[in-house]
Amino acid sequence: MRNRDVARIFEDVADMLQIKGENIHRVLAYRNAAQVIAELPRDLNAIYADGLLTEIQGIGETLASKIEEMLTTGKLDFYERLSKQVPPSLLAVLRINGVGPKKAKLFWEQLGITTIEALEKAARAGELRELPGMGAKSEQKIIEGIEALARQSDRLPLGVALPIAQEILKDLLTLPEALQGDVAGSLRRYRPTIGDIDLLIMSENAEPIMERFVKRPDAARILGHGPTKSSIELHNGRQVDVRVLPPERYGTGLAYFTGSQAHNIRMRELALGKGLTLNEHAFTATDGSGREILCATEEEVYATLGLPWIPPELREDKGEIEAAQNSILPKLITQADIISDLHMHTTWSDGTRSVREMAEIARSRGLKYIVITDHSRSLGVANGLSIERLMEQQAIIRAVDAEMGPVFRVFHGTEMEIKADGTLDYPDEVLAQLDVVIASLHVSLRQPREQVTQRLINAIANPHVDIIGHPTGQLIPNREPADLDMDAVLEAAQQHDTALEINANPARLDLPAPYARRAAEMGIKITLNTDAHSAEDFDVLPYGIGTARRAWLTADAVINTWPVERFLKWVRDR
DNA sequence: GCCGTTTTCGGCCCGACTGTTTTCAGTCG
Repeated sequence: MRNRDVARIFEDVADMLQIKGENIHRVLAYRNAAQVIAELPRDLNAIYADGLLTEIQGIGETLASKIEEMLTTGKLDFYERLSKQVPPSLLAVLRINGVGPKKAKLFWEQLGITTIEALEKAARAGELRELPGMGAKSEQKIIEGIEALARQSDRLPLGVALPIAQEILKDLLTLPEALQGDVAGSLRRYRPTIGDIDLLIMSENAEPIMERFVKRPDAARILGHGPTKSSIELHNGRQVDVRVLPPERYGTGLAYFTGSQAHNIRMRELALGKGLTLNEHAFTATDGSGREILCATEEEVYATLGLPWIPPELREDKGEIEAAQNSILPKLITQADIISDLHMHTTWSDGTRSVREMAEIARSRGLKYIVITDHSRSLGVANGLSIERLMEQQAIIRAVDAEMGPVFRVFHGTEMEIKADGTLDYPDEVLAQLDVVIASLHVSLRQPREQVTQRLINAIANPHVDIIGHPTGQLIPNREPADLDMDAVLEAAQQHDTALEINANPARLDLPAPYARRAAEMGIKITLNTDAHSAEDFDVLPYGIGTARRAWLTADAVINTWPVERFLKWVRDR
């Protein structure tokens, strides 16, 4: 069993316990454990082998023994027993907007409903409105919720959601009443995928903002329309929430709605320790005096708790509170630190621009050096380069470099296939003539764990390979990462001083942040590249920066911030 | 079920909105 399988079972257990009406804190313990496990940067099997399960935040003796049972037997007796009491198919009903555990239980016990299909049939037949606490409106909402569920896919990729959010925000900020606004929620934290879009507006007069928002032409339906909070659903089934806060309370609001929930809970615990409660409006004294502390900025919120401001990308309760308390928060990398791009394509393979054009675009964007890395010969679909064409291309690149240097440099590299049989696509004597070699997996990503891991390690160990491109091969949101033994991959990269890429394309964001953080802690070098195939593709850099910041990376940990001399020395010395 | 410079027991974050209530429960984030 893999981490995600264990996480899924704990998530289901939490749902089943909640439908049964179990103690909510016991439910939350399972839900929290599921979330923590889903984001672990290590294989549970390895953690278990080291005897460190209870070291995981939120895992005590009971959950550790349940994890052990799953890892060793492949199933969980507790889950099987619960399944006999609460039909597993009922859990899908909880995904309907407006249906929680209480209503699910009601439908099940009163009408024997255990599936979404049965629920829809009952709703359309007008049977739900007869139930206690239900009415015609609730019944209609459930029908709409089921229709919305059918429209939406899973979570929305960051690269799709952020432009939508920015467009809506920009529109609302055209109103004179809107003084300022921010994208909040998981988008502000640059999570690779998001559930819904959260926007925050600073204003003394919320009403016109709420009005304009719910009347947007792309609103498929209005989910809520209150005086300071409204929600709409877009035609793609995606929910957008807008909240309005007055200027003097904007800081607490922005902190609150940026989350994560786990980070917020820690913040409120710290506040309680100081005799204050914290919500989106203010700190309030718990001594009954009703005294409030208002915060117009996030800096004031953190300062009230005795902390420096914590960047949104770190707010996952993954050690950032402790780091802030001890004044050891990292100075995170910013886009301004990036002076190179080591991975891009041209018309020689599947890009849309020439070597010269890519170089000029890169230079105009402020970069100091780039590496041209077209695909290698076996990747026929991408017009991969034969050895002859590779050498022809080298002459062109040398000429462009000579013309544009020495302030701006162009180097010759390749994005070379790691072939299905584990061999590399060019012989060593060819690789030796290139400035930089990226090795990537594009084919046979679904091989068994041992096989696909060994392919990657073979590439890492080759002395000519400098960088592993998009290491896990994941495509967001649809293709799972290859089933890699990441412990072994990271150890190999550390041993051979092979850099790992964070590919900034929002469909990749690969290496994922949790692994990138671990890699950097192990001293493995990280490179942050756009993998550009066109002029516009350079625009994806912020997504890569966000991922690097989520990985706690400083500028120094990322090769692309290094002056060209340091970069060349690294390539030559290793 | 977890967890502890308040605690090994008794806490565990909190408000907006909706629809059904006639004072509040359920859902959501």
